[in-house]
Amino acid sequence: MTATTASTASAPPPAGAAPASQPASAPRPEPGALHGPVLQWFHEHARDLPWRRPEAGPWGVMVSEFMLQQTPVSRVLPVYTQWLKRWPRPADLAAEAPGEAVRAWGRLGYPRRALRLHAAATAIKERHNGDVPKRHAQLLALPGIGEYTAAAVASFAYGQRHAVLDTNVRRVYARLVGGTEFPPGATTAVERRVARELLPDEDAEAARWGAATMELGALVCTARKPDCGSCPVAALCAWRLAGHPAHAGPPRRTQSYAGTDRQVRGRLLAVLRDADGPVPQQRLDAVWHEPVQRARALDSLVSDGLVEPLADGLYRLPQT
DNA sequence: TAATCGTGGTC
DNA sequence: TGACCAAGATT
Repeated sequence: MTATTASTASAPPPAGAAPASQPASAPRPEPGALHGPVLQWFHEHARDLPWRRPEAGPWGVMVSEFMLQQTPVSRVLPVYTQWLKRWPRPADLAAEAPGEAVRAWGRLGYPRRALRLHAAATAIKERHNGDVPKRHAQLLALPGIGEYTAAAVASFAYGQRHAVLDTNVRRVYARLVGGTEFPPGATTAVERRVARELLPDEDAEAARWGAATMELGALVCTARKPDCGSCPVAALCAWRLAGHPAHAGPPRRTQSYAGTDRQVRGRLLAVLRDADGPVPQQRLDAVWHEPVQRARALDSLVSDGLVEPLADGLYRLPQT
């Protein structure tokens, strides 16, 4: 509520300029002191994203959550729009071959998500009368839905009270409450407890809180260049109060890509996506020079159900 | 638990 | 320029 855009908030120092160490126990902000400023900030700065509009419905929310798993909003937007136009209900997607989902997925990456979304739509049609289920446990039982996505759909689509703990929220809490720049590699029990404790009591407000903290992490409390001057809770932030200490502990491992099986898989699948029908092995062989790795990548795609082998050395996207 | 799974933008 | 990062799930 109060405008906390204090000009005293300074940009974090470059990594390496570690300040003096401080006691590990900075006073934890009271939940009530955080809710107002963050929710007000969200009210003023939330992006107008299609899956946040009422007309998106639970299916729209669910599709967006699948696509946004590890993929930036800017790249999801056009695919999301086409997807919902083509398959406005789960049953519409379930009625098509899984390969069509893989094709429409385009270059969003991690194409197994497309397969799982198709499988989830099929399960929704068969087990839930074609409606995206409301209960967290039912959502969690669907293919491709884990702890985060189940909470996100239950919260954003149905207004329920669930702790939504994605990479944005984890980073916000690590800084705001934990006083450290980044959260641990894997989600911990302590993080879940903090998330539960900070969750507002009322359903609707809790749902807005989840979206607001995610948005804060996406727009202000970013990984590379946090804009503390624009943060509604900078005055309460343990990390800022400690002088923006640099990341301690082991370096976060970065994933390689060039030369890996993933790159080969990506190239193979791109050929099949862009082809109308079955493709001869020869065309797949052209995407990678090394035959052993090439064969391994193709085998793994078949094993994943992303590619269907036919007779005579032909391959295609899965029809069944 | 840690490794695996795509792709493209940013600094 | 290449390392880092992006609304995770699965095994």
